[in-house]
Amino acid sequence: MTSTDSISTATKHGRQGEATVRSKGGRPRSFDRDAALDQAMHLFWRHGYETTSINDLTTAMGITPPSLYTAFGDKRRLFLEAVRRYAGEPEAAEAAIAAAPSAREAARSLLTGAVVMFTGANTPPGCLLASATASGSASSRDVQIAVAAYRHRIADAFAARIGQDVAAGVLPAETDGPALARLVVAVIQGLSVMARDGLPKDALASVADAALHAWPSETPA
Amino acid sequence: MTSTDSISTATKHGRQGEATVRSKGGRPRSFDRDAALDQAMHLFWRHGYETTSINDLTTAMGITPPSLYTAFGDKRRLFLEAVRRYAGEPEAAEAAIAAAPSAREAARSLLTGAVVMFTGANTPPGCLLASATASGSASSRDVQIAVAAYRHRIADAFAARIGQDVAAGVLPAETDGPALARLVVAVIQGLSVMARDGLPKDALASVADAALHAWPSETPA
DNA sequence: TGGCTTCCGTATCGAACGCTACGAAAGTCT
DNA sequence: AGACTTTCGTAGCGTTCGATACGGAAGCCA
Repeated sequence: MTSTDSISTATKHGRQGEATVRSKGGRPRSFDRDAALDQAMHLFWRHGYETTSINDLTTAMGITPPSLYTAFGDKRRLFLEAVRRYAGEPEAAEAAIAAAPSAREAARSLLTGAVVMFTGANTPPGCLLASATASGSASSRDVQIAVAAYRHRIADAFAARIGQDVAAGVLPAETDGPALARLVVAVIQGLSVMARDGLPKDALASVADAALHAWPSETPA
Repeated sequence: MTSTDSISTATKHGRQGEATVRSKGGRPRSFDRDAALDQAMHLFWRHGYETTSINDLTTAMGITPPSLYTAFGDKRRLFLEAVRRYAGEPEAAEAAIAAAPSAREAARSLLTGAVVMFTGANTPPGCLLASATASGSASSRDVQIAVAAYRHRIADAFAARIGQDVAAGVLPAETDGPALARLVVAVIQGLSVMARDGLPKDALASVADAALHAWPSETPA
């Protein structure tokens, strides 16, 4: 959501299914777990959760089904791990919003960051969080809820940041913080749809710019 | 998108697969084609295109697979017909936008209409056009494109309506019409996501209201 | 009434789904 | 070196996918 570098590297090799398990010898893994997770993330990003098959995944990851299952558990846990890799720790996003110089600046940063991330040349269009579980069967409701929780945390952190600016007199007292926060999140979802529809980056940027005009005027402290 | 009555009735019985075909006798259909299409629409609306199975459909429609295929062709054509039933003829939506008293009024009407439609008590949450094909495998790209075309027509009609108001001096000359039009469509996509996340109607309404603040001030003619 | 046409219900079709049993291979540890 | 642990590749598990073949049933028209 915020960073563009969440695509490349992360921790580095070694087991880490639930929390870096100690191994007592045995044949070492012959593929790069991080690289494989990267491929899985890209597939879920482009084609969604339920509509990406294990066969699609193993082919792109360059491994066989048993390797996938021993390394990642099952499809659901692989997806949730890909989500974490895509969006980073939710606490980091919350901290970034809280640390922004102003709520409006956080909004601008979030929106322009989304425009860049959704139209990357080497990544699928749109947002994984917005599209991968936008619809699905009843059996994947728990996964849909897990992704929705990510959105909620962003919106809540954002509403809190707006509340700070209202309390500080930077934003008008009558500002509807939750509504403004949800508007930003809503526009981001829309930007994802438009990126998937093939609109170019500058078109998305102009939409993000227009959305910022919904912001009330600030009174610098 | 605009009307809320697109849920109940439509033409009425009789064959209409591609264009009301004449029949030369034979056993008449024993189920209500419109009612069955309604059920299919609701299932696609709630669970999406690829993630709704033929078995789900036949069960909800109260018919057997052969009946479904005889009456609707295949899954793809059934879905496209359900989309038409959901959103109505695109020409009607375009005409409604063109006939609005002002572009801003059209935006207000579109947004409030979306809030109502996405939070109906007897319908699935969110928007079929926004969620049913938000992601999918490569084999359903044509369906995704067909739905995207619907969004494009709305946005284009809207941009044209804004252009009218700019030409008439109702909106400032520097107004970015396409961006403003796309912003409305983007917010609608976001409202759909939020409705699916379970947010209540008043929360969505406040977001729609906040979005309207992005609109430049009018100069009534 | 008889012929024709269409639909309905049963019982699948081959393919793809998520997932795993099993034995050989390749490492670490004593 | 030898026991042990873990991964690897092959092959296939049972289920569900979208879509049909087929024969009997039910209507229209002559």
